[in-house]
Amino acid sequence: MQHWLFKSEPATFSIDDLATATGKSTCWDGVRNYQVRNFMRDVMQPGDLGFFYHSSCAVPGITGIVSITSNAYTDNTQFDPGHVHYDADSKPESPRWLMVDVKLKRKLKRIITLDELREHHHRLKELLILKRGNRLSVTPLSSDEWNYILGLE
DNA sequence: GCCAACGTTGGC
DNA sequence: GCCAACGTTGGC
Repeated sequence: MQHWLFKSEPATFSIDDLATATGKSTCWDGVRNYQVRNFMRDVMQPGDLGFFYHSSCAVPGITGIVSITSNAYTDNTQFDPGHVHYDADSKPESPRWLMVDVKLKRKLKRIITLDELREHHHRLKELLILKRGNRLSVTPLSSDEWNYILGLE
């Protein structure tokens, strides 16, 4: 089983939006980055777990745990000219962009902030979210990193 | 295939 | 709002 970190801007979609759909899956649409698409297509599997991370906000950090509930499948927003994630170059016969479904497993008891993760740099120095300039909206992390971060809760 | 320009991300 | 970092685009 793989572990992941999903970034989301809470002003657009927050942990509480995810919590509203308790028991139901939410499709993670809008990925328009090839590396992230390939993660979803080639590596991610139903049953994998992910941290839910708030970015571009007052207190960036990890706020919850999600489980992946589907394989990668076509993200139809790419074909919708009125959608912000419309991609005119993607053809229905060979869709360029995929998405997966995720479901909230639980909110963390408290937010594990970006500042706090940085304080544990010695143990988490390979964590992609901490690396300068990292912009991927979904990143993998090791089981060791996962367990260590959960231990901070 | 190179690389400058551009758009986006995200912490601050 | 600023700006550094990075992916993508497009001219050559």
